[in-house]
Amino acid sequence: MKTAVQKALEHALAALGMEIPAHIEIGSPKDESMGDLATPVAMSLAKTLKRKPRDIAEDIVRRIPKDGIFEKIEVAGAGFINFTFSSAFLSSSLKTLLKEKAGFLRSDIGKGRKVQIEFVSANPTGPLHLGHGRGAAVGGALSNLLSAAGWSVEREYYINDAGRQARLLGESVFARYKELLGIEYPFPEDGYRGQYVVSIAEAAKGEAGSRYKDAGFEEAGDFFTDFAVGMMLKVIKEDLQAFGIRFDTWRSERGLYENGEVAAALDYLKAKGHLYEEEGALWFKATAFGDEKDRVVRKSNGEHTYFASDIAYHKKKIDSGFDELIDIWGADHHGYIRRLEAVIEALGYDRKKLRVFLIQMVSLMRGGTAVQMSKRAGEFVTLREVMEEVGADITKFIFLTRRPDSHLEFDLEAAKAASSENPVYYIQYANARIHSIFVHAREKGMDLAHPEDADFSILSSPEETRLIKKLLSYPMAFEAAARAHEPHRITFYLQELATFFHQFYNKHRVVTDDEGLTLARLSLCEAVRTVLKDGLEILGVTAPDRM
RNA sequence: GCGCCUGUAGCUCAGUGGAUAGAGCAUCGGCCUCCGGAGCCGAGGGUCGGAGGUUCGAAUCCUCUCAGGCGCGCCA
Repeated sequence: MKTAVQKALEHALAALGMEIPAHIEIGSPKDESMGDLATPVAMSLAKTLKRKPRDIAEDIVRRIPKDGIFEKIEVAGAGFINFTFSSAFLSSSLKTLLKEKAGFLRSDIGKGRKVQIEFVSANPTGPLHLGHGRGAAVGGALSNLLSAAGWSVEREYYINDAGRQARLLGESVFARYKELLGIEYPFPEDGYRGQYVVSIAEAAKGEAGSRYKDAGFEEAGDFFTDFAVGMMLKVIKEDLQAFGIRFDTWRSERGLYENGEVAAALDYLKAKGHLYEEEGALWFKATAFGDEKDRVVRKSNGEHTYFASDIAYHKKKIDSGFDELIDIWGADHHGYIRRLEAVIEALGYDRKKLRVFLIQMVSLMRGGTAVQMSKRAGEFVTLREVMEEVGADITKFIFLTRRPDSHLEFDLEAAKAASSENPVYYIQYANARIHSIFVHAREKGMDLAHPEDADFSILSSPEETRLIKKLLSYPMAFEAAARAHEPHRITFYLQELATFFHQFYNKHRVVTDDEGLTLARLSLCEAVRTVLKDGLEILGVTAPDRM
């Protein structure tokens, strides 16, 4: 649709001898009675041409070729040009949609560019909580969206299995293990206190028996840390699978140390003169690249900071040939962006290669009151619990109907209680309804072998025309969402499409004695189903035939 | 104190610098002889936090300001 208008405008502008702007604004008019698509291009040209916008618009309209695509082209308001498509154009476009499916719906704007999207990456020191779920839903949908739009996408989970936090989990488990054996052992001060730590300890006891009964943590640390991290990782993977999110690669932080990549990256920076030693620690000159202060990469006790492995990690990503890197982080990490950009520049790369998307906090409510969570006491509501209580589809959809950078209030009661009027059901219901229409049609002996052969010109009611136009605008919505890297736009499109479908359904019977009309309407339903499924698939939400 | 995010209908939230700012929920009133009523139709509800500015045009961009959240460690 948009392409047709774009071409017409370019043709007219060229005929007028005007320069064609790099970007021609094309959008929906204020009111659908005004037309299907509109452009304010005459208004933006008015200034440079020093002419009245309406006059320019009239000139443009006069030069648009009359080839049957448009039923009406009008100049309106201060100088808008409104286009209304002809029914012949709508019919033939709908046929193309039905015949080509994804080929019509999606466009290759990514052009095979390699992008890596790193998301969730929660420390394997506890189960995933709801905030991780938001990151998972957004990261998963963004991956699907870019992949559908022609990017070559790799989904990566970075495992922080090195460093103090992993050891701390190991020691927490060790303490619980001793407790199970009836031995006094001081629980680490900042240790992990959740019930899951006890479960891991029980499993560790099952494996090691009383082998570490008399051992200290120096001796038993490796076993307990490895065991605990391994088990946590398994739980995290199961949770993500249940949530319907998959990853292509799982990158271990510890692996970066073992392969010498951290040392190599630091040596590289040192050779470039971006590191210096002070008070026994090794510092990165972040201030030379726009950060507020210099950052420690190796502490005076010889341990590396998390930042050190992150340097190696991002160097590795860029070196493996990605055109674009996307990191999806919790908003509480925003202070970290500057130093990472600084180091990317220090390594000699373009800092624009990295885009960090921040996912804002999720506050969990139950019936209007905040659910208290204390990480310290190990009390927090996990993603698994929420999934079991309200379901994976609803949970994902709630995350995907908001911009990721807005704070989110997740009310468990509202998510459940409103379930029958939940937007995700509204969309899924449209799909299920279409399924049962087809079941009914088949019982009546009608089947739809070639939907693209139907005669759509007989579908001329306002409800049908609106529905067809909405279907044909999917590529526009899809492309805009992909360009902006904003999967949540798809959810709003799908809600509107479902609305138009329900309106159509309530007004018109699909299966009737009129065979031609039945075939045309069945074909229209088939097109709606195709688009609904495509959109839901991108969101990672299921499209059941029955609910 | 400095930095990032947010502020739009009673509530939860949409809104590529464009025409009279939208949706769902909630409230009120209608619609099932017939393909799924998890649906449809209608009504009410707004100083887009506030003040300036930029321009043909601002919820959107800039400055200031108020409010909430988060972050400013040789933590991750």
